[in-house]
Amino acid sequence: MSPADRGSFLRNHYLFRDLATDVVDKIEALAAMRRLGKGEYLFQKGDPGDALYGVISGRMIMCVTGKQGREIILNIIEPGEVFGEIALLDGEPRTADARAAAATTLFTIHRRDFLRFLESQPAVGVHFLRLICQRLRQTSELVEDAILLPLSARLAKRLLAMSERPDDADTPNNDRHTINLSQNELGQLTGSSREAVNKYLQEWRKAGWLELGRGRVTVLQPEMLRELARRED
Amino acid sequence: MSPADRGSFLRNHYLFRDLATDVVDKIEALAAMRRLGKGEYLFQKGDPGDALYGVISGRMIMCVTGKQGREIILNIIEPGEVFGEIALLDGEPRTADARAAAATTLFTIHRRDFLRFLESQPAVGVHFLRLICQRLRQTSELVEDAILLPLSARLAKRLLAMSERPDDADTPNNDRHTINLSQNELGQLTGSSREAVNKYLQEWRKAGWLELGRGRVTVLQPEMLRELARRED
DNA sequence: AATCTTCTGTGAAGCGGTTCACATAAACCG
DNA sequence: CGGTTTATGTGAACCGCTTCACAGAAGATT
Repeated sequence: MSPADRGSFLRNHYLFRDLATDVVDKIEALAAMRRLGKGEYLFQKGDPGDALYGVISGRMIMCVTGKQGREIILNIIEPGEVFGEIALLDGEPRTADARAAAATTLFTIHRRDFLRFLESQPAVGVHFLRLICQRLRQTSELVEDAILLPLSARLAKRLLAMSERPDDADTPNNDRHTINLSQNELGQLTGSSREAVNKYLQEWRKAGWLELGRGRVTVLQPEMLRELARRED
Repeated sequence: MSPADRGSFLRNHYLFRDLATDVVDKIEALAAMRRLGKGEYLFQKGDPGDALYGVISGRMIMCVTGKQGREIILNIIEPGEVFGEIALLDGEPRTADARAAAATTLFTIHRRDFLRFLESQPAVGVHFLRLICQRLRQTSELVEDAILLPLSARLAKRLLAMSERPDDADTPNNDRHTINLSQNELGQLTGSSREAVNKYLQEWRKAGWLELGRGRVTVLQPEMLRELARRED
């Protein structure tokens, strides 16, 4: 997606698409573009938070790193999604790191600009309130899952969720059920080790529910995974 | 606290105390009182959410129950705190159960009334936005801790946080560092078993950092626990 | 083509925590 | 007051997952 498509990106984004065209144009005027190379950090946990970001192309990883260097992935932000909205609203420090998983293009809206804009457009505030509530529900579910579900269920659930996402614009593979993540990343995403993830992936591959490749998992039988994701132990 | 104190409760609550007196009076007119007996459920996960609650006296437990009946405590709401604010704002189903840990008095504000009120008082909306952001930060930390920290650190952290809370009005014990929870509840609060919790409590008691009683833990040396809470493994 | 790096596959050993089992003590209640 | 319930203390067996170790394969670099 080229920078010229910025306007259409904003218009198609669910946060903005219900708004009048002239309002979107005003937001667009506030938004700046930014490019990141693969592996580049946009911000780190504890940094002062003063902007909202949206992924236009590429992919961002939200993660936290433990003191022994162990990293867990909290969320993967795909094109069309936004992140950094908590700090935008309350101005407190970032709660996680943001790193580009690939070459990524972002749009940026700064806190000061945004808050000023909000005053004149209360309807946008309602959208954001919903966004935050949704995030809170999502994060609460993450807590539950981390404590109640065994690794097999957590992994199955994550694979299902990701296989059902719409494809990236720049992903050549048209198969909607293919997930482009390494087993290491799947481990970080489920709060476990690569080896443990591999064990289940192998098991499920042998059962014919998955297909595996280097940095790639293809879900063949989502129903079987759905069954596993329900199991508590 | 008697129902006659309702007004002063609202005025002293951090959500409302910055507001003009006449605004608080209007909110008070919307609020109804409700009493729950010990163990009584106010709502359960999945129930339609259409009200905000505030604890006036007593204590509420927010929890979720796994399919095998295993229960985890997500949060304990003390007097002066509110809960149910996500459903209030987005109208979606409850994400957790709410149960009275003791005889409890609540104030209730219904969604419809509250939203109508919000339109005339945008300043209150800002307060709520902050509240939600704070909850989101708190929940994100919970995810991190559940995945990165061993039980000893999670337990130490919880004990510290609870020992530093201001006392309930109806708790006779004046010692600010005493926590009135059973070891079973501490297990649910840390996503572990009573036995595992007991193991650490004994260890720390023998070291002189704690004092234990039936349904009670007293923190004697918070600094030592703080040290443990930092450790990742 | 040769080398280097990253990712995958797999087994062995170990550990943190669960589950089960049972003993004891404290609070509760008729 | 005696009997019942509820909370604590503790050990043994077990298990899911981690860590370590190493081998092979697939891309990336030269």
